[in-house]
Amino acid sequence: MYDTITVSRQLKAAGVHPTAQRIAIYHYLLSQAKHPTVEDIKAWVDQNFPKMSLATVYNTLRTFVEAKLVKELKLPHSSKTVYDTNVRNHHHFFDEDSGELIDLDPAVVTLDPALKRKYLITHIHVLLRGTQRRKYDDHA
Amino acid sequence: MYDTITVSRQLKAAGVHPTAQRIAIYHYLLSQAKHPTVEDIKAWVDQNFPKMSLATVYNTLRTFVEAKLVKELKLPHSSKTVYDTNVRNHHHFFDEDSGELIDLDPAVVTLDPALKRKYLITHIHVLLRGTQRRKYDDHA
DNA sequence: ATTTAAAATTAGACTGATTCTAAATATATG
DNA sequence: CATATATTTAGAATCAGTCTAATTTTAAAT
Repeated sequence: MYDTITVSRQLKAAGVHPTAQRIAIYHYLLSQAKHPTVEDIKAWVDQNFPKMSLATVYNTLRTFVEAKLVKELKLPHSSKTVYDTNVRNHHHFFDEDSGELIDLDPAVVTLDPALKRKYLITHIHVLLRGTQRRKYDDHA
Repeated sequence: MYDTITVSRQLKAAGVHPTAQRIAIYHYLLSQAKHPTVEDIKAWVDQNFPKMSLATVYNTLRTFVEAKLVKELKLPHSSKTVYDTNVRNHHHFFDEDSGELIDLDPAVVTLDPALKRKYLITHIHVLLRGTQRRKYDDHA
């Protein structure tokens, strides 16, 4: 689904020179990673790329963020920044059991219209935390 | 309004031994500070307390958080943790002009009821960012 | 193809916020 | 008062992330 040529083309389309390092990282982000930290990315890279500096991982992610290929998420559930290939507007749910981060549609949150009269809102950050319900859970 | 005796009593009521350092910091938090960082607190302390270690500021804040006297806020608008004496449930608006953080009533945010069927939500973090409208601003 | 310029990568030093350590001091209890 | 316990302290250590300056790669122009 994501061969090198395709990934390379997507990088070019975003104005990012497709170097071997960038192709590798973007390929990983698109195909395997779900909200990885730099640590996660570096660990994958160390297993799947001849040799890459940690600085390159950081540089590459910054480049991707600037090119709007990924979103950088600094969420209060962790001290580590995570990256998201879902660049559309959305929110997150942090599953306290699994540690997993789940994307939520922005429509699940509604703001009081009175707020818009008082504030000009440019960003809405929402993180919900909790656990996922199993079937037949009581949800009073 | 917040004399030493009162502050001291409040600390005791929360199960926190009222040492001079703790009284000073809690007094500052209650009376002058609005969403201060550790840096802000240390700066005030350096002006208003004979001598206090930075470690004590951190220790004291941890103690207060554990005693639920203050909330610790790690918001994505800054790399610095801020502290809030408003321990009720609430959200925040970050004013990008002034850098000010404004408390919002939790009622300004409504979650889709379908979410509650899928998730058991224990925490709701909301940070809005933008600017404050002046009177007569168009708010289409 | 070769030179030259620009961009990307690199290792390792550095920073800033926070935590840890272990000693010193203060407080509470028997 | 003696002694245990809690608190404070200075400074070292940690951790995520950034910066620096040198090297390597890539692109552009002869």
